[in-house]
Amino acid sequence: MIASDSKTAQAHACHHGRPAEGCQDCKARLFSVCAALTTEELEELEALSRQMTIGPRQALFAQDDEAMAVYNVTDGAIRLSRLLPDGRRHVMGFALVGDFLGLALPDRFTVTAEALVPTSLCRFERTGFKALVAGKPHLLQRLHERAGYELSLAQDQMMLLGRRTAEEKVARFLVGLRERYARIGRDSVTLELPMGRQDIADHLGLTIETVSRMLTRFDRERTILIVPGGVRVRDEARLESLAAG
Amino acid sequence: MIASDSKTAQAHACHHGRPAEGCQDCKARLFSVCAALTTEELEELEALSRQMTIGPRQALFAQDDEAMAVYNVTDGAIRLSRLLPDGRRHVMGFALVGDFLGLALPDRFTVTAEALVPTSLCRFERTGFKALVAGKPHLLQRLHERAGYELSLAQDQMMLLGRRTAEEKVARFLVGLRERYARIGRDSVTLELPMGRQDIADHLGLTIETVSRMLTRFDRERTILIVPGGVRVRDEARLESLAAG
DNA sequence: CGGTAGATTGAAGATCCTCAATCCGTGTGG
DNA sequence: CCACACGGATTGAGGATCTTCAATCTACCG
Repeated sequence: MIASDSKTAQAHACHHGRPAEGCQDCKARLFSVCAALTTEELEELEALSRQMTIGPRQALFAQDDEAMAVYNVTDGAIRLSRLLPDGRRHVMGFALVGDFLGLALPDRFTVTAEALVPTSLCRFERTGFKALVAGKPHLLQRLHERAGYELSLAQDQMMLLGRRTAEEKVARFLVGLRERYARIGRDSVTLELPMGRQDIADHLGLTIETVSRMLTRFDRERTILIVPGGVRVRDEARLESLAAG
Repeated sequence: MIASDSKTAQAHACHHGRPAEGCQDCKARLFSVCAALTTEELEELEALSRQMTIGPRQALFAQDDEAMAVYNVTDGAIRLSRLLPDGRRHVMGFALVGDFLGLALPDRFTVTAEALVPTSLCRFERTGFKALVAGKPHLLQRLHERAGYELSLAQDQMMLLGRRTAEEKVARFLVGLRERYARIGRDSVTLELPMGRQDIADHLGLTIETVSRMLTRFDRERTILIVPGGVRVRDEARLESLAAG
């Protein structure tokens, strides 16, 4: 399923040196953990960072890889997935602008991260980042808070996977994406879906056919409109009631 | 489903003052975040702690409650659950000796915590604990690491919920419990099940009937033996192969 | 001994999955 | 420019798994 060119991306796509515009103008500035930093601290962080870009289907890192760096997504979309020994896959989530990868500063990554579209990231070499954090308790505090939020999101997802019907799952997925897009200032009416149906299925614990059927059902009932590359929300209230709580 | 006496437990069960034996002899000492502390730090922490005990079906705190304290389980078992607006429940997990509740130091709890059996805890008033942590970066670091581990466990659980069959779910639940019991030095052959079948079902995204059927199947196939209050593992290898990866 | 809560068992049914065919959009080559 | 191939998405039919509903069993406790 994973394309042959999806080896872990090396720094070849990386512009060594500061990004042209720096953190101040970063698209992710306001949504990421960076938002908690003072201008001064931001400069320290910036000194550590390297901009990089990877193409669709390229892997940023793989499950069980030694974590050499942590990342902040500044543009694009990343799929976070896990593989079961027997080949079954589960998509843990999708990282968008402002999302931090390797938040928990683990020794090894617990998921595989692959770009769905051309994606820009801010890369922090792990040891340097850890050193910086060690000297800035309130940055660590911020990371920890964020981890707590992630944990709560993970709980939402468990609830979704364990106790919801296919219809609710797909509706909730769309509502959730709509909310995220709204927060990062993207069009939240015509939702771009950078991931494929199989990715959505693997995220929701469904099959591709069921996802497809639910989407066509929503489309037929005029709740959404399926458009190339995404969906347009036609009846937000109805979609939210389908998502049920 | 929740008993009427399951209001949030107040400090009435709490022995105000230091525990008789102190942290040094604490049953959870070696398994909890406390393991990372020096004797000196442990004393500081101890000064902040209050021992308390709650009975079965008593709630320690409820979802969306303001988090006034964090807890370390020193004995017993706690059920962590979430309720959907329509009444569906999901059990996020079970806390045993050494497990920390409120790890992420959230403002409000994201789950409801209820004792399954008489349970002892070490209670830390939240503001005091936060202040202590703020002055001890490596304790915060330790908490953060632990949060990362929790996140990884949550991912395991998502995989379980989304991509596994009923048989695998129940088998994996037993294997996981066995491993946890082994780590905290409890009998890992005859597994005590302090939670009811409904709790297990709500944890695995199944119905009580399916859980019951799987257990009886394992029993008939001589993989386990159902005993009052728990199960005895008869064929560990087989159970692990049923849990599949 | 009867009452209750939890657990088990059975039968019937719904949801979702599997398998297979078809469709659609895009890119390629004749 | 059209034919074709390809990958992804959709649709349909049939089937498996798990749920639902209901009855029964068991253990515990007054």
